[in-house]
Amino acid sequence: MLAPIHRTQFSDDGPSLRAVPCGPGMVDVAPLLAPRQRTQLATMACRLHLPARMVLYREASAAQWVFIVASGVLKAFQDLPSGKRHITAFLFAEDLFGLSEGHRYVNTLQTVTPVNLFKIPRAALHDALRRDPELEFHFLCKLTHELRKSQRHTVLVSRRDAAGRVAMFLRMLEQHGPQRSDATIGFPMSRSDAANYLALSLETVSRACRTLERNKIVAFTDRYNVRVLDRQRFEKLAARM
Amino acid sequence: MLAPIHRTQFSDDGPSLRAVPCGPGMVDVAPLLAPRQRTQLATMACRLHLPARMVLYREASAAQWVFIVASGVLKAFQDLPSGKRHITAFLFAEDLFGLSEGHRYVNTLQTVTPVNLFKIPRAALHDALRRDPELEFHFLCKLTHELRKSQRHTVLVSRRDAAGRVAMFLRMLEQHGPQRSDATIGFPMSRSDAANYLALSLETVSRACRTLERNKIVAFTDRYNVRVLDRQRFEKLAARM
DNA sequence: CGATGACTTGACTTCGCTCAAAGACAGTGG
DNA sequence: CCACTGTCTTTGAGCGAAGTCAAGTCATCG
Repeated sequence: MLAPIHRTQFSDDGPSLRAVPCGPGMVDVAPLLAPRQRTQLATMACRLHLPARMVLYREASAAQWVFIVASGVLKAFQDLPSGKRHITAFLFAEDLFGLSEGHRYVNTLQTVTPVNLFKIPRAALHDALRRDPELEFHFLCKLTHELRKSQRHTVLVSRRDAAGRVAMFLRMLEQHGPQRSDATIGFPMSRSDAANYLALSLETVSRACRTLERNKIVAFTDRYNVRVLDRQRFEKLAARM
Repeated sequence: MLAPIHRTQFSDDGPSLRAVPCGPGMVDVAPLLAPRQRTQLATMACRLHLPARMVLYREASAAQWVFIVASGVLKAFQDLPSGKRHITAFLFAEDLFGLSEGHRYVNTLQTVTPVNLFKIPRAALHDALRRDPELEFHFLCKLTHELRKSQRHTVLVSRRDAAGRVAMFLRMLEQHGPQRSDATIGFPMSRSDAANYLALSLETVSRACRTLERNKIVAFTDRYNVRVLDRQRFEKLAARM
């Protein structure tokens, strides 16, 4: 049962990037790359399968590769001097990561679930981009998309109400995670990870989840799966307040 | 006295972009574009001088142009349903803005001080990027840089202590604003604008400024200029906590 | 079956928000 | 030149929500 699902997520056609395309009236995310660009990237890429909880690279280490997610979930984080851990982003299928600053990674990267990745040598990618401006433009679109996501993250963290932050987070998971047939939302990370992303204590995340349940807005079937019960109130709460 | 300063900021050589270059060991920001690329952009660009407090464009309006700041300060913001105003970013010399999603702007843009801008038609820029992958790569670097800045903004807003947020903000102004001969930091925006960027109430921003003064970490010469008195404690407070 | 790690729940503290009022400053017109 | 006015800023008092500390529960795995 797992195998076919696995195959559809880990496409054999090579890496893919997902973002809002840069055309007029485009609103929804879509795969950006043309088949031949995916094939081209595939020739440079090395495939990687990693188990959960594995550190891919650490902050400030030499940045030799750029990665594209085929399937699974990862987290990018920094440990701050105070001991707090700030999670910059969760990464899902068709996301890009490993962009460096001065050829050093800026975050530590760790898998949350088992993942399939494409690993592309930085230098080879640079050459390919220099030769193919259309491909480079797709990367430009992807980066713009990431910038928007980061800005939404800032808005999320700016909210004062914990329940609202969690609702926004659940909606994010709903959009970025794989579609489910049973209309549940996958919540693959720990409460602690969620807390570090939401800039809340894990106790507050836990309380907020219980509050959403008590108000009949969502129901947790188990720790890792949620179902939206009251879509209207859910969207209202998750709307940028 | 103003004229020569004005000239150095509003270079006649055409638009310039400032970011951490994408080379090994590069740490500091620097101008990215080669002279001929600046000249090329200049041929497409239209120069704009605007007074303070002017709205350049509104969220969701048709995105016809991309802009590069020559001098001055602007703010990019969104008004949220709750009535709160979220300032996404302040823009300084050599910054890029106006990147659209589906050919619609995602923020409202307003000048804070008088500004000089380069206005570039979106379509013309797109063509130029398609013809010049090196130029496009500079835009890629700039976008990566903007992504890092946005992520630092998220870290800033995640802090719980108001004084620390304000200290981080002052350090940001010190780095992005023009160098001063007298070692003061320019604070060109209102307390209210700062509050909307920092996700604090303007009262709390005011109190935090007073706290920093009371602790002899900084001194406000007037509302729009600060001097760092105790660099060590300032940096410690501004360090990502 | 016991141990470990993750999550939940409760009591108390802290810090920023809200409401309210007073103070500083620039521009205007007499 | 100065009083007037509106805007921005500072300061104070009280409240509420999230953090912290501390038990207690649950699930998984050896």
